[in-house]
Amino acid sequence: MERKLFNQYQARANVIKALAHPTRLFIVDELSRSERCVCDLRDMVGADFSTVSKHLSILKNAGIVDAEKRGAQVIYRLRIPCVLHFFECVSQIIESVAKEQLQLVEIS
Amino acid sequence: MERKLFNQYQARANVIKALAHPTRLFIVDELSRSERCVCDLRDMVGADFSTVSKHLSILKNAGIVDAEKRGAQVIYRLRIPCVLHFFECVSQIIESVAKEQLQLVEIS
DNA sequence: TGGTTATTTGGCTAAATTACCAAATGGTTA
DNA sequence: TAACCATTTGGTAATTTAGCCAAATAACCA
Repeated sequence: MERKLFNQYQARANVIKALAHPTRLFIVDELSRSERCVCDLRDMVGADFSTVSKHLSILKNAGIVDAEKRGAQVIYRLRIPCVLHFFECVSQIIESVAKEQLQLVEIS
Repeated sequence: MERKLFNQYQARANVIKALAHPTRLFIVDELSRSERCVCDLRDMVGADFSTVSKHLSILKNAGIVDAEKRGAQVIYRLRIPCVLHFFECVSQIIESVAKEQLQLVEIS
């Protein structure tokens, strides 16, 4: 792999890595419904404030979400909605694996 | 987050995690062009055989690629092509971040 | 059978990730 | 200004991941 080419894959991997965590996927899913303050997300996720805040900053650094300060609160929103297509494909993969394993069980 | 819900996000995260590495993204991209033996991929990636093999098994376990033994070689192929839509969205995010940073520079 | 090639697996270490707590920051309100 | 929210940041321990080497496996050929 050439260096330049590698950097492109590295950049992509960084974005994808930001999505590669169940809590962050939940947050993205939730933000696709409506914008939210950290406190709301913290309640929904049920983890420490600092933990949720760090997850959000990972998503923000990757360019997936945006933050806006409103009074004492910070409101997060999805920046680019195409991320959701992602999930369709991922679900497709998960289902197809499940189907295949079912067939293997039937055969045996 | 409820437990059941969480598991769904966990399952998704596992698939996405499998894609969250530059070498594995390269491999997926390459396999989208044509199926390949491990040896070809090893040459292209330029890493140890064992390293490439492990990356491939991660992709296989996630249900992203399939392997077929042909003689002494093992041929890998993309299992579900929708993964490629992924990249479009990821590129879109990367570009939009770059654009935004450019604007910030112009303003300052 | 013995040798060679292709691939996987196990073991190891270094680096990255995660989650919590505690402390710092910033805005609001009494 | 002091007390109080909401949020971020720094530090730390536990866990996971990545990549290499060496060894094991599997298929092929002489």
